[in-house]
Amino acid sequence: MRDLTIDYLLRSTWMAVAKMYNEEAGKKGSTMSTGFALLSIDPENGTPSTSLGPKMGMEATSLSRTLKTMEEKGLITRKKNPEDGRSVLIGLTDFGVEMREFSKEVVFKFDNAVKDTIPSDKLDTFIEVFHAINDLISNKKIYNSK
Amino acid sequence: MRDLTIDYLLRSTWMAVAKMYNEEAGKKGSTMSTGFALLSIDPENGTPSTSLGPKMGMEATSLSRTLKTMEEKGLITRKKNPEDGRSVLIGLTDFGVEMREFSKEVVFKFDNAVKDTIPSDKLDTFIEVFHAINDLISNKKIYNSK
DNA sequence: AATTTTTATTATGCATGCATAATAAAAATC
DNA sequence: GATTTTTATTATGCATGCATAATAAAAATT
Repeated sequence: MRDLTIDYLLRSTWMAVAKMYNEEAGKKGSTMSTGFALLSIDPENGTPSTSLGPKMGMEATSLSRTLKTMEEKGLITRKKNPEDGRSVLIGLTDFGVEMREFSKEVVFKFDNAVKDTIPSDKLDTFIEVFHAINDLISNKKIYNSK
Repeated sequence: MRDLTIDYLLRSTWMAVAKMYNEEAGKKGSTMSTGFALLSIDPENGTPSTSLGPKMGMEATSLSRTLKTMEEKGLITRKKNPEDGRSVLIGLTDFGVEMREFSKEVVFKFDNAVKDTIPSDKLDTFIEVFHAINDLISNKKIYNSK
């Protein structure tokens, strides 16, 4: 049956988490993706634009629209690197730092709830299997190459 | 660190699977979401429109646009229930049945790859933890209710 | 029977991930 | 030094999940 496959578990569970996170973020006029981006920006030294996507486990280009919105909302600043006119350093504003703290709370409340509920040996296995699945995908042996 | 949280594992892994699935579906001019919808439609008797979303672990209304596209592409038919003018039965066309088989292959190739790679006791734990996390989310004790 | 409520469904605006294309600047090559 | 290639980034079209609103038909209530 459909609901006994691994992809179904991954997808439906992730969507449930995403919905919950978006509800929480919405209480402060934000979104889950914005919160995740905030968490990936170094509050001290900033973070190069291009490294944000990969840090979040996604494509490098996928954030451009979100970053634009975040700048308009006053969460981040963009500074050109004077030594390399191509690269842009994303930094947090004070408001960005504040919202980052909120995102951290949302994430850690969920994370702690999980870690308080699941025995640590099971959690270790859970994490281990995730890594094995990611390896499987990276190795690309699942489908015909063409 | 960000990449040590459960949400990060869920999200990044799911996104990697989704990307892979979309690449596969793209080879036949389809998409992952269309494939998932096809898999949730009973090829014999059809499936009521509203039960599709929940079957896929998502909101009931979230599929309307995808179903419209699927009808335009000749994958599905929509029949009004003569006994209840509100409900619509989604059925598969021959082309829909054919594409459903393809989706099944894509899903099972991944599923089998995972199940061939991970020892079954670990996989059992993996699945068990997923269910525990879903319960946690359903019980809504993680965030303040307001 | 007329009105209200509920249920099933579709429509639409927003956010966002990806693919691809467009820019622009640095690096490499000629 | 001029040209080509590579690298960093932004822009844009498509697909899609959600929230909300709009329809429409059945069921419940008056």
